[in-house]
Amino acid sequence: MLAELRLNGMPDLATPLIAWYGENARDLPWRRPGFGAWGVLVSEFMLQQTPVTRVIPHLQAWLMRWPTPTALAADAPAEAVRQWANLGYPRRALWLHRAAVEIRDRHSGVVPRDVDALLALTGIGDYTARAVAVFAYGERHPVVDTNTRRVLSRAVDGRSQSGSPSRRDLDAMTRILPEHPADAAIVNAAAMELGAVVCTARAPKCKVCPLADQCAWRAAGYPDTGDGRRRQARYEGSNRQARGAVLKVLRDAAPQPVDLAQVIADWPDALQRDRAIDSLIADGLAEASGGLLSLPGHRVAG
DNA sequence: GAACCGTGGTG
DNA sequence: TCACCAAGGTT
Repeated sequence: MLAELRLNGMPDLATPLIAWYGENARDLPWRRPGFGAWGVLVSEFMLQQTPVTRVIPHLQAWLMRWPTPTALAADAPAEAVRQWANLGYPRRALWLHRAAVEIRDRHSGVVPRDVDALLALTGIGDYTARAVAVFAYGERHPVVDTNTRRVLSRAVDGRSQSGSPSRRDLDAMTRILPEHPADAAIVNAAAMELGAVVCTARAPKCKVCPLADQCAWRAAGYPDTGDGRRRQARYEGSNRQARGAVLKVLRDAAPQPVDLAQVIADWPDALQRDRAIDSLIADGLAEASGGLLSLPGHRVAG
């Protein structure tokens, strides 16, 4: 197989990745044997755009409270949003709750192992579906996150950054996966891990990189292909900030609703405040009734 | 494909 | 200080 890869002009990335991962993999909760598909799924939801160090304590608390999808599905969405606390992007909490309901209703309470079935769940996209299938069930698929895309862009394509996610990324990853599913899973995890701790966006640690010898980007003298991502919108004064402030009030008061007029009443921009509340209601993250605002599914007294 | 969606750590 | 960044997904 190695000869075949070289004939195609592809260096063997799998072998050094597996060796490096064996020595350097972090001991993360969801990598423990027997962590379970539900635990893996919850961890993947939480890890969507939230750093590992912030996720770990929340993950433990979540699984302690809701050890199964059915347990979560039996609770109100409001409780999911409240338990989510300050992890950010609270719609993920809502989506995770919806996914739990779907798992209960469509899959008898068992997290599906089929990628298409996973993709059909709320809040699960290309990355998460494959991550669950591969890391929880040992299926053989390419798992491509932003770390992996950066690693492949550099090592294979010689670019400092990757463009937007595409089918090509999955194909590129497939090309370096070993045949055996267990090995393929390790390569998937190793590529992500390498991107997370060595081949980082800002200051890559090429001195300790197991792929340095074969890295096209390094060989080309680290060109800055900077087809970079769009600048993240300013947070201060943003709608996101306003929404976050509203939701924090609701979380802190829950299960009690809050007088609508008192929700971030001192917000500098009253129009923005109103729009934030309306958009949260539209998103299903809040409910208004009788002049009171609450998290979704917390019945308003009276 | 671009815009949008939270929050906190960091160089 | 502040812009960047973080195991994405949906619209």
